[in-house]
Amino acid sequence: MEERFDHRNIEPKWQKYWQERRLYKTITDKSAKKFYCLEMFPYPSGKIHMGHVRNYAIGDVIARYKRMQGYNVLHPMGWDAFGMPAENAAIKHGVHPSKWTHENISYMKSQLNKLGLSYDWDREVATCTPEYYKWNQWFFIKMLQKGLAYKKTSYVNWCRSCATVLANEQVIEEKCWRCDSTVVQKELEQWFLKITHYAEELLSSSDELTGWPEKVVIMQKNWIGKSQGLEVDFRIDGMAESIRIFTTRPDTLFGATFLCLSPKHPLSGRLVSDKAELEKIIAHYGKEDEKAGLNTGHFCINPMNNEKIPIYVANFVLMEYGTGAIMSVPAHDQRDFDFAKKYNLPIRVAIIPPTQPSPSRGEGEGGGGSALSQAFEEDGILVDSGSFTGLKSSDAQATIAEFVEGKGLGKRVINYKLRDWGISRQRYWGTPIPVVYCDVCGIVPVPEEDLPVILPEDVKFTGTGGSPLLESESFLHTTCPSCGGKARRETDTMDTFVDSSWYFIAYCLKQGNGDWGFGISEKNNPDTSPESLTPNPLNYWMPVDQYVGGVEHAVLHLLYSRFFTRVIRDLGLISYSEPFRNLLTQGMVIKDGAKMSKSKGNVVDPDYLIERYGSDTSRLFSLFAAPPERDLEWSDKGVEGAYRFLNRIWAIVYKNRNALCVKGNESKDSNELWVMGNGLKDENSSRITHHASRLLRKTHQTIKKVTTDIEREYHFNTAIAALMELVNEMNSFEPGDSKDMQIMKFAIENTLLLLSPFTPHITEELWAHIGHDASISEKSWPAWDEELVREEEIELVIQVNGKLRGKLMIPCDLTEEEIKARALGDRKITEVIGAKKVRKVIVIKGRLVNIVIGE
RNA sequence: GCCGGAGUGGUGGAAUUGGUAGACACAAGGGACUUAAAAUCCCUCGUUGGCAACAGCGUACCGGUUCGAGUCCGGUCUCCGGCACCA
Repeated sequence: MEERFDHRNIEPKWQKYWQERRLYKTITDKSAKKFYCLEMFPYPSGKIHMGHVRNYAIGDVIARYKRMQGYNVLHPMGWDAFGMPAENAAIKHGVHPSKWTHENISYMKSQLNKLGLSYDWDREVATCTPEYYKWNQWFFIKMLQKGLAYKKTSYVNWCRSCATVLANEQVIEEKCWRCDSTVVQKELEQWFLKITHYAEELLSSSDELTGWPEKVVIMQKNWIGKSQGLEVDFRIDGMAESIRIFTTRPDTLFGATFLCLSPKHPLSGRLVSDKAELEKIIAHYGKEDEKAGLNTGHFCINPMNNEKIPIYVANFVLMEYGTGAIMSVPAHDQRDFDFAKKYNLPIRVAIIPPTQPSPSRGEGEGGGGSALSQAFEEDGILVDSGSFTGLKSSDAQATIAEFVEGKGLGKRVINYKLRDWGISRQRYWGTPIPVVYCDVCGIVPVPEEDLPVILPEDVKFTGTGGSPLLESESFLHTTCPSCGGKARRETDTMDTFVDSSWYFIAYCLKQGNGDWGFGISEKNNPDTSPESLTPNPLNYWMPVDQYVGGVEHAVLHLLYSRFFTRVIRDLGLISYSEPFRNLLTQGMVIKDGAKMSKSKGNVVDPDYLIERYGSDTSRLFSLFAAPPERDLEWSDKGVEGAYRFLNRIWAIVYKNRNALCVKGNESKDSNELWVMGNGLKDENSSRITHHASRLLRKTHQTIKKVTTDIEREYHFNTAIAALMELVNEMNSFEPGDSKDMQIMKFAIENTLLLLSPFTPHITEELWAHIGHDASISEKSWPAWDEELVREEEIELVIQVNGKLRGKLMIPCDLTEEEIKARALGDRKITEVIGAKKVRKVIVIKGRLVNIVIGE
């Protein structure tokens, strides 16, 4: 055995050992209890960063821990391999996106292996391979058949710099989520996936996501944005048509003093004669600058009071939400209030606070709103509202809605903020959308048996805009699957979020080289043979038991995945609805108070770290320095501390190597050690020394602490702290006789077992040095003995009037009366009490005594 | 503005059900070993007063409940994250 710990030798050695023995290969075995541990797969950008190290270290500890507990663990890894950086690299450096991507994958895979992550690489998927994206296309066709995929012309978010469309979720403060350039509106024909079909289900079942952080669930709920309201028709004065508006405040209907149309509302074009003015409003559509409006000169009739009110076009009214038209109640909506002030429109109060006395008739008549400095948006009592005057807001909402419905003037509706998912991208490096355009037959889906539609490799990357697929003659021209005539392929590709919406399912199906074992193809019913020895892998492995990743995907990827899982369920392929049972969102890795980034120059290179300190140290530090869900402040000094800790363990084993590695000197099981430990209770017994019994107890306490800390939402930092305490205890223990050494060995073995999920290499090495043949990762997780966890003596804290006044060592089996007597008998305490009267004594067994005294 | 979350030593962080605030680590200071340094080991380490035993103060701030509050309740401030004209 080497005297010094040398990670450079040890880590590659054990990585090779695991690989050669295929220790982490997983098979679908119905008799075993399963655990699916998944970390978000990376985009192969070139190199991994510290965020990956942290993410994958967390996942790996969980996977290794569950494996030791006897679970059949699925722990796969793959590549989110389509995307724009590959294409940008092609434009900039002339490398084909495919080559660039595969080279990055190969390098990053070697990095992940250097971290000692226990993946089953036989299940590796890369989304840019035809074997993978074939199924993107298959899902698309299925959705097309079910009416869940459709094409429509609409205004879309367009990024000039990326020359492509962005989904709403990819626009952050009017900027592109990737390149940060300003997003403009452009009218285009686009493919959409009908996620709104599942809006209600995604919302209502989000309450069942009890294993998710609450904030993620709330973010999704807000994103779906359900609201109940009323649609009401306002007849246009002098025309046959009416305008349908949507409101969540029917109680304020009598306060409407004008009506606003979205500039994109079909009627806007007809009611406005000055098209140039309308264009000006459209230019400010949806922008967060000042409100801009345009008087159409037309009027409509408020059906509640038959009042004539003007119709405006307003830039802030969204066509995508509700009906694209609103009634404006400036007295009770701040936006309408601002608009009314700007354009000098009347303000009429229809609701007053319950505490305010009713205005006299005279005041009410005039509208009473001119005195307002801002809108009163809360609920209250209705005034000037015809027969509804005097009602409370909450009652009036229902009553007025019934009235409107009864008169046939409108209906109650539920609206969602969630929009359908636009998936068309005018880009090359993505999944081709499998449809063709035929002059005779129109839009024709590519037949399932012709999938995949292969992305052609012979294209040029000029970067001058437009999809390279438009230039590929061989790809573009095809025949119509329906009539056999000439046809043209769709040249748009899919949003890469489609790829990641079901990759967790792909892992379950893939079992090795090219073999997908794809039970979900065509007519294959998933549960035809429930007793079969090879169960449907989807129903066995799914859902994911633990998903680990960054919170930045709270509404994007995580919502799309929930949507896709439901689509796949409704295709009859699986029987559950939620893909991820438990979700852990890990915090960012920050340095000098900021997220690591090249521009800030505060990045830590994982390659350097692994070379210098090794992967065990890197993993240990990133797990020790903060609990997983919190941001992790990087500290070079802290890494050295973790390294020192591993060296200390090494030194302990080295120091005791001769005594420890003697074969046949296997450590006693806990029963036998319990007997030894018990012997100590008898004061005359010298079976084991006081020191040894303390170490034995500490070992059992540590097994318990580490286990419960991991179970308690993966509090690795405190679990590691407990192991450090145990190592400190071992350090101060000098084994004398063979009994001492047995206990020392027991402590060391358990330390290594408990530490092995965190730092798998050094624990394998030391495990071998103390005389074991098999891999430590195949051992069972240790168990503790509750008898041996318990202390014989405890430190009793004595408080007087809640203030700490003394401490006393007492046997832990004293009765309450005895404890009380000892506390009151303590010399220091009697001094403090003095002549004062003891009013009350509170005894908390095993913890403290509080003596309440008074005059 | 709305919805979340968080404020604890010089620093990262502990304190699991209301019961010893500061585990564990980093940094700092002192010491041992060494010709010297590195490494390692030992000691000190919230703050104020005191040689000391000890005492006072202390978990963003103010108040409340309680024998007892970092933890529960009410209010205030600050920071972070998400959403943001969704009618």
